Amino acid sequence: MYNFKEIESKWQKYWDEHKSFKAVDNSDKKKFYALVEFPYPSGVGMHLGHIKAYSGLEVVARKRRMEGYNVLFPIGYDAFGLPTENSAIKQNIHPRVLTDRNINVFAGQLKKVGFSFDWDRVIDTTDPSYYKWTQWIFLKMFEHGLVFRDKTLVNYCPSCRVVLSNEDSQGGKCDICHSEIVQKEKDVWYLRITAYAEKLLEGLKEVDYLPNIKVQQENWIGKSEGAFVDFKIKEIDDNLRIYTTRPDTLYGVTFMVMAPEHPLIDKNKDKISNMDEINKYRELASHKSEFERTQLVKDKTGVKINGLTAINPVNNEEIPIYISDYVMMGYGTGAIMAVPAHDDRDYDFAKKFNIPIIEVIKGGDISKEAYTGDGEMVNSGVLTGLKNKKESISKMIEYLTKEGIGEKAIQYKMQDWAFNRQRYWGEPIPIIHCPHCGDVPVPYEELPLKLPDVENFEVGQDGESPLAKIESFVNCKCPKCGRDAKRETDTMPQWAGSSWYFLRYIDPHNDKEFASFDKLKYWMNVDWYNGGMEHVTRHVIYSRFWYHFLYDLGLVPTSEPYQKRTAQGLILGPDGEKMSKSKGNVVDPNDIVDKYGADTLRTYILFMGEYGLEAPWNESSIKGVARFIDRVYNLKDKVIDKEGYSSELEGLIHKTIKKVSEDIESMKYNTAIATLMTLVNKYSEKDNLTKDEYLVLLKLLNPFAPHVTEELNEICKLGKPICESTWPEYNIDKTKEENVTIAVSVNGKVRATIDVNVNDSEEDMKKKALSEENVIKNIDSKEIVKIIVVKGKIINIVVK
RNA sequence: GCUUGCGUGGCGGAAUUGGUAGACGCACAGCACUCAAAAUGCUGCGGUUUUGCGACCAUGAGGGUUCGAUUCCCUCCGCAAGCACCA
Repeated sequence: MYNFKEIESKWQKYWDEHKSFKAVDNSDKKKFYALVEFPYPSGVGMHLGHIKAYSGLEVVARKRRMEGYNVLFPIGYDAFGLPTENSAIKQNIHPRVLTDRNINVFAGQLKKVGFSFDWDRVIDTTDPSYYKWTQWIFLKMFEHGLVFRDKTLVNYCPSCRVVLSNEDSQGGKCDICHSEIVQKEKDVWYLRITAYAEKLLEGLKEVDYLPNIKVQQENWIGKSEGAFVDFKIKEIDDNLRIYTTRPDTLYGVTFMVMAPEHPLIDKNKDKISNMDEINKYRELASHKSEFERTQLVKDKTGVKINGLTAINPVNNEEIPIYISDYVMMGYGTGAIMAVPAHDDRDYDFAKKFNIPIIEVIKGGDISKEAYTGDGEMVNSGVLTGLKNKKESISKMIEYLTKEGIGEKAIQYKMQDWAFNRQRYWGEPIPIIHCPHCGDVPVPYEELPLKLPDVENFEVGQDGESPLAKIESFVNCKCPKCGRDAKRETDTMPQWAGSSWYFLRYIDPHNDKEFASFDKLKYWMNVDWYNGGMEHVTRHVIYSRFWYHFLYDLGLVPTSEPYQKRTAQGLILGPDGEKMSKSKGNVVDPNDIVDKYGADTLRTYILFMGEYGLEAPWNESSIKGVARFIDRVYNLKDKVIDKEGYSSELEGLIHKTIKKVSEDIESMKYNTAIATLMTLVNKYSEKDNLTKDEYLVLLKLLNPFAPHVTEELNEICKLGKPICESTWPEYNIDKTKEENVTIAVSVNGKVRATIDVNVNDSEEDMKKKALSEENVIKNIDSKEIVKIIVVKGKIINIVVK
């Protein structure tokens, strides 16, 4: 095996010294901005997932440079957050010290793998010169009414003692420690991301994301169109407003349901005769675990509110009102009209509580189950006889609007972003609480509002932020009135710094703005962004939101940040399971680099399988790639002092250039490498190779295995370093073979193959096909109905 | 339950504007080199059957469209990811 250790460190040094991958501002060249998700510098160092995520775009970035682009391929560290803080507490060192230490480990590892990042643009979200601008954008949002405070039920992790956003508690589990989330009433800072729901949805139309990424974001935003309808309540002078997507079924309403926390209940408790029962149910509902709430879907629970009766606005029928936990306070108005005949959940509820079921759409059997399909409207006043759902809905909305009892409405599942965390290691929220002026923003010129240096950064037992204990930090003067005031002591969530980092790469040392508009204009959009599927409904949504906001302020030049977004599949352990410490199936990339070299590791990771799918690690398969690179290395002895391509290799070489070039663009790295293997197999059969034949192989392989290809290029004196050279070109005419072997089939079954020339006439080919012995045998005495000729592919003889 | 994928040899995986299924790699077997092993090189490698040519079967299951289906359509089964009582 060749000496990869020496070769790899030699070329890494060369690239470093020559700043080979420096992105140039204000260049005349076409730009290409390739972005990978910057790592969270955890204590355990990089894992194989990082290498796979970065290798994908690394190959594209290296190819683009050779194609003449000015490439920005940056890296940095997303370093604020709970894991570092928890680990710092455990090891009893300061998170700052730990973060610096971890960043060093990561930088060393990234360089050892030979990624072509621009190391002059490294950013660290925990650096005050960086988070100054995170705070600045936050204040801009505050200024524009996108930041608000509310005391509501929120997702709370009792183990981390911290409030979490919806995005951070998907599946009812804490994103950090995976323990069960509980609902707790808390005072929370929100970012009004819902104000951008429509823009985030619309923006998806103009970008090139993988289809599943788009779909997942659309589902997360969860737009639905329907109507608000106001139901009068008989006993009081008030309306119960509900949201429905099916106003066409209004005549089928037989009861109403409110969420247990609905404010109307407490407001009218003196009118309600069974408050005790209701309070008991509310108490019970609030203690239900996530498991119970999702598993017992069929078994509906609830309590009828005695003393309040709703009036159906379309027919003045009196309708009972219930509370039940299958209605959520956080969506719509927290109350629904129930149409058991045409909604599964309402049906289950009605059956359990013996409530009448009135059919208003024909087509099902409502004695057995709810009918949710289309059909003719019955028992429905003005709608009766209509057959088209859309028409019925719009006619009803028209009616509601005219009568002043309802209106068209749009709702989103996405909720506002709970933005404060009761922890130390995050950006301080730059707000001052003044007893006279309320919440006052820290003046822009006082940014960055630095994290105070503290001894003890553990969370208080009651869940208050560690910063609350630092009196010198907490006590301050109100910037507005100058009187005594107190600082907000919560910090921003982990996702804050990453919501705009791709903009900072463009102008990382600017101390006047987060980035200059001129530079943004040259570099934006990000042409290609690759990362994990797990960030699709978190980071990618959040950062699009921040970017849309900045666009509305005129501070960034385009409406969407990422032109293209792709995702890599997981690398599983050798046992086919997700890698995890507890399973003991974790493969450390360092060990692989030491054993086989970075070139082999990078190439193998991209050879494993389809890039977007998960694939298990296989220690013996990597040997195949090591062997391949070794064979490429040994070919150097066959190179003779001659130029051009030999005639027997020319076609194959042009085809290989075409295939590898196209496969890289569509992330089909595995077949690109397989094609190169085929070329190497052919080269191995030959006694000698021309310089050009060898060079084209080295260039095509270079994005995957940059070190060894540079070395071989130098050893064989083939020209300037490959990273400063150009990408090979192919001639389309030379990729087309003159003579091809095509199949001859009889009734679709292949019976023979014949060699034909592209210039042969159809008649000649038919004649040739019909003279094949095995073809004749299979036609036998049957009648030839027709003969289908597909040029260059197949001849099919149809017999009867 | 809903959404989105996926299902091909012993294994990872190729092949889709429908056109020779199994590229490339791993594992395995045989041969060469070697005192021997490793490394390397060469050959073979879906199943059944045949001395051989070949024949038949085979891309989760069953149907359909077609001269021809891994590819398109319908039904079903299984696996994975995400969402989850969203009215």
